[in-house]
Amino acid sequence: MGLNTYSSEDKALLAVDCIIFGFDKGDLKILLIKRTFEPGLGEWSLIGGFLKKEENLDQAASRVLHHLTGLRDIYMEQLYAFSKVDRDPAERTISVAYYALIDIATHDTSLIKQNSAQWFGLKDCPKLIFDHDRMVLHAIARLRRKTSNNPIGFELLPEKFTMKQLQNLYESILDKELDKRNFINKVNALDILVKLEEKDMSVSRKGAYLFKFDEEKYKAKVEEGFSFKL
Amino acid sequence: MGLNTYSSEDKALLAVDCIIFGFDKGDLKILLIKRTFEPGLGEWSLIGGFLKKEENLDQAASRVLHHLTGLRDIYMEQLYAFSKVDRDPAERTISVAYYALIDIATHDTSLIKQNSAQWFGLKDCPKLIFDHDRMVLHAIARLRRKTSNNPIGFELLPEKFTMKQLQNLYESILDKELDKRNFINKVNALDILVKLEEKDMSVSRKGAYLFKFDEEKYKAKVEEGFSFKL
DNA sequence: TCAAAAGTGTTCACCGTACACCCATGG
DNA sequence: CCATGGGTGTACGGTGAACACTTTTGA
Repeated sequence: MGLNTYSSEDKALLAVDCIIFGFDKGDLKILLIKRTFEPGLGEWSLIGGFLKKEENLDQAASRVLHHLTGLRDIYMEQLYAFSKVDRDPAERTISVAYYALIDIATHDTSLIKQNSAQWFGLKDCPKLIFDHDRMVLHAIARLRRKTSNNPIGFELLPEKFTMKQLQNLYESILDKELDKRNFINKVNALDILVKLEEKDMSVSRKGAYLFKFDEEKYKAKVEEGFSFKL
Repeated sequence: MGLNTYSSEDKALLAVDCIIFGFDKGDLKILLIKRTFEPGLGEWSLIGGFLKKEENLDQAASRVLHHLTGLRDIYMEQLYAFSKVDRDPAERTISVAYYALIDIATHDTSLIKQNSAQWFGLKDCPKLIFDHDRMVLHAIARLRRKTSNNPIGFELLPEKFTMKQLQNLYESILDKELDKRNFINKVNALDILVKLEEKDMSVSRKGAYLFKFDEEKYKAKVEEGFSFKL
């Protein structure tokens, strides 16, 4: 409205940076880019961008993610605002970190190449610019907590998945091995998956049944006080 | 460094708003001020301020809190960044909300009056300006989660407190009644309180033993894998 | 002696965890 | 027929929840 009520206050640049998680071949990964601009040219960093006048932070994060992966309507959540005065050496910038969960199979590989981006296993990450390493640590901690209490892990899997894949996913998120029988018993007790007729024949001779997450059923159960816990 | 690397990007105002929790006479309360300036003159709001060039967000939040209460070294935690485009009608402002826990007995009452601030029970809060009601809801949810998994509830109590006070605190945070015996058994099992010789004689004829939180013991136990849970 | 709060243990149901064998199939 | 991964059930200990009576003391 241009009232300039706050005209004497300092302004700052606002950025969003995204920790993009994917799950591939039993490993949890994040997507990084090699910067093609200063500051930090040639170094690895999270993908990010600046907040524009006409959008909110969620929209900025979605835009940035869409730009790199071609994906929309992705699970994203705001993590934390990083504001150390000299965190960006070029100019005072506050960055709000977001994390996103994507099914690694569905994203646009060519876009990634174009942006000189690359997937890294959590243990093979290069050092990142600025405070991006801290952001990643925050994101992992949040991911652990969230996937334990909410059925968001499925966002990292294809629509149809085997129990083994689901277990591997949780094992790599939590970074510990789980007992197969206990895991399956727990998942079955939740009663929010649909077992399909179809089998995944790509791994074993016997084949493994595929499952789908039943979102409707989950929502209905939540209404009745159910709470997810894995 | 004035490189102006990002010169074409939009800048915005950055505010911090604080949800200040206190605990008094068995009730969880928050501190609100009646605004003496536009926009929103005469309405109730959280306390807040703008981020300055030379400070980070944590520092800004501490400054704002100190200004209103005279207190320093208070437990504070960043909550969430609120960024709806028109959330402040005067000018584009992104606000990062913080919550703080204070021992209501130790703050400076005169400062509060000077600032036309006032404590409100959670259920007696007036409607707040902008998106401050949402911030409060976020803060309560976070407080519930945090106090259940971390020994931060003690920040809301005097250094010495009775079991009854502690139970009342948790009851008002969680908004549900707890069983006295189970609560005390649980607390004792944690083994992180020191029972003092001293009694609080102000409530009953018999008097109730006072306890202190033993931070050293707690930290030592955490080192050994202990995790707080109430 | 009585009113009012303080203090104290036990039982039971359920959940998390440890643990090992048979099945189905393609080669 | 055999190697490989898929699929299944039970027993035990520990934790969380329900529950009631005695103690202390000042008025």
